[in-house]
Amino acid sequence: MTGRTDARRNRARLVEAARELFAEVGADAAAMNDVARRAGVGPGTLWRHFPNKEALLAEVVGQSLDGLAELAAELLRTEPEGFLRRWVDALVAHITRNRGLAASFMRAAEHGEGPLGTRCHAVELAAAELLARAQELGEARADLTAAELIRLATAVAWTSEATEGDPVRMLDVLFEGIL
Amino acid sequence: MTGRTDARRNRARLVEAARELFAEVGADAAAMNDVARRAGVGPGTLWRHFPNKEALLAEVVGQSLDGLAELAAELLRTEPEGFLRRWVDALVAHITRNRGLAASFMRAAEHGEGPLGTRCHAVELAAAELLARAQELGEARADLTAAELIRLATAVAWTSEATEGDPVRMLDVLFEGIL
DNA sequence: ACCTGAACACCGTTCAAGT
DNA sequence: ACCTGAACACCGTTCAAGT
Repeated sequence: MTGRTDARRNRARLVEAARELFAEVGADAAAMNDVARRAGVGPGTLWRHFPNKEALLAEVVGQSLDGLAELAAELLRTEPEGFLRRWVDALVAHITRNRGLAASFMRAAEHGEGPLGTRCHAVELAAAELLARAQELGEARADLTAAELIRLATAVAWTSEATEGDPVRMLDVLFEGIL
Repeated sequence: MTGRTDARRNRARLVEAARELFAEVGADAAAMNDVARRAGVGPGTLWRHFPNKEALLAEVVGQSLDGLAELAAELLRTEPEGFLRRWVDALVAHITRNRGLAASFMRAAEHGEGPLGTRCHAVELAAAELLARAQELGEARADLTAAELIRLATAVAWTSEATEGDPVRMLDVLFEGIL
């Protein structure tokens, strides 16, 4: 948090450039050097700020990923039923928004490592709370795990990367099994 | 089918080398040049025989993919119930066997193009037959499509690429919804 | 006809040189 | 401290030269 203005400005520029490029061509297809060029810095600067692509991705999707945890708390308060489906819809929508995120998210959620890993952990905790409540109400099968729920939701999100179709139908089928 | 011995031998060597390398490091991580080197030929020879990686992949997984169609017919004859789940298990097992196949399979099954595409079409026809019979028996929800079934099965198979866990639980949850 | 392998373009990643 | 950008390794892909 030292090196004043230019470092901070470069970092912000990099995240912004990454967000744009990821949105345009997908997180997997985006070249790191292109991110740097778009941000107007050298490749070295990019690597200094973010040691790998996942770190950059984590920064780009970070806030909205945190938003999922907040959404869970809110749904528990306001939505007496159907909150689990609502939340999974939101999760899938979020993953789908960044093409190429599904694979990284799955890896991070599974191993829990890396900068995305810690964010995923928060998401999983939120899922666990929702799931527990849903199971109390009989709205979800009792043997389902939060990790499994996220795995399945991520898989469905991945589906629509190749499919171009909306994942609603997939989720319908999935939830008939979950409840 | 002209150019005699060496061409045929090279082709066979390439497929064999690809099968080995795909099994070792995954179809996505395997470098085309490495396949050529392992086969003892130049890169150009590889590209002459297979215009892209998908063509090579199609050749490697071809027979077992065709085997799925045969299995469907056999299950319809011998297995009075539970044949749909049996077949989907086999499909998932097959995709899981080659790490990196899931993504290619999904693309091919969706768009129907390329050398994998035609194989996938045969698989989908087999799935449609099984599904129709299962729906008659009330073992599958009536609004489910063969394409959707394959999409879901492929998604589950993809799950276990990152997870290292077996996909049985995922399929259990899925089928509770399907039936 | 078919094969070879050098060559090009591209991308991830590093690092010596600058300020 | 931080940035720059040349440089290296690697991989997909092509193609002129060979047989």
